[in-house]
Parts: sequence; structure tokens; C-alpha cells
Amino acid sequence: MNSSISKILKKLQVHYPQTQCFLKYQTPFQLVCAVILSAQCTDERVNRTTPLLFKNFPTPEKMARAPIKAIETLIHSTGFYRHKAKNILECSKIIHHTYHGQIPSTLEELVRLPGVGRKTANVILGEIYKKSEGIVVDTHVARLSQRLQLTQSSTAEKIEQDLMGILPQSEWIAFSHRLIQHGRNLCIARKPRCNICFLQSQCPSAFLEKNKSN
DNA sequence: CTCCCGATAT
DNA sequence: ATATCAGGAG
Repeated sequence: MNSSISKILKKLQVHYPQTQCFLKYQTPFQLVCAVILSAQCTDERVNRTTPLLFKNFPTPEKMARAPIKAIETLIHSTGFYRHKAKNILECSKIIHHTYHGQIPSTLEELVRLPGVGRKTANVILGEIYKKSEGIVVDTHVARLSQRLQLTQSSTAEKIEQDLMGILPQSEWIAFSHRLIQHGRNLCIARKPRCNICFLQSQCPSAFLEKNKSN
């Protein structure tokens, strides 16, 4: 691990000490539903949606018996609601019937669930089982990794491989959480606030921003 | 690659 | 008006 990367890790650790999931949930099953809903949607909106969803259908068994229209209505505001409702329903059936209500504990099993890709599976593994088989690469992690030039790749899968090669496995879970917080707070997609960013001296993109003539 | 899809900031 | 939000499937 080179010195720039260890500085980045250290600063992120100091500025974002807590690495908790922002999604609200009571049970592992509810986390699975919340993470599926969080695709292309802010966690804040998911958290405004899930309380009523989980009040109506709190367990995999009850969600598996829910009318799809009811799920669609309850999650409508998170977007992609037809896909997400179908995925949550199918997931609930599989979790109830095949896994007897337990959430699978390997990446391989998780990505077989409908609506669960590597990003979602890595969130679930890290959050429920504290396991890192991979690294959560969402839109924030992808964007910040590129800006910090930790990768030259453009697809989530390649970026994940690059990061796995660079970072010690013990840092994988916390790294994603911290990068996501930083992406929300400062290194915003549309208008990064490089002038007040504590990673300025480690960030090639901040240097470029600074030398723009505008 | 396209499609799914509502809410919000700019 | 348009880009973007803790993406995944066909």
C-alpha cells in the first residue's frame, strides 16, 4: 500500500469515525428489502418508505404472501417500483421457502436472489455478517475512486477488483461506508467542493479543479 | 447496450 | 430541462 493511499485511509478514518449503514431496519430480512429499494434512490427516501412497508409485511413469510400491488403502492416513491416490488416478493419467497427465513451468508448465494447484484450482496454481507468477500462499489465509490485515481476502470466490477488489489481486506467495509459519506457531503457528483476538501493534497481531481480559470 | 422510474438539486 | 440518487436484469 503506497503512502498516498494510507494517508487517504487515515484521513477518512478521522473524519468519518462511524461506519454504520444509513438504512433503518429491525431485522436482516428488512435490511435486504431496504438495500433492494436503495437502487438509484437516496437512503433518506428509503427510510421514509420502509416503516409502513415493514409494518404491513414484517417477515419474509408475510412479505411472500403480500399482494404485489400492495407492495408496489407502498414502495412507489422509491422509483423502479414494479421491478423492486417483484424482486422483493420473489426474494421473500426464496428466503422463506429455501432458506427458512434466514438470509444467505455468502456472496454466491446472495447474488442469486432476484434484484441482488454484487453491490447489494456486499452491503448485506458486511452489515449482517461483518464479512468482506468484496467491496461495495456504488455510484459514490465508483466516482470518488476515479477522482482519487485509485482506478482507471469505469465499470463497477473492474473498480471493485482494482480496490481489492490496493486496500487491505480489513479496511474494505469501512472504506466504502466512508467514501459514500464523503460523496454525499463534499465530493458531490455535480459540484465537488474541492476547496474545502481534506483530501485535496491526495486528489488529482482537486488539483485540476483548482487550476480551472473560472 | 437499454430499460426500469420517482423525487430532487441545479 | 437535465443530471443524479448507496443498481440490476434482459
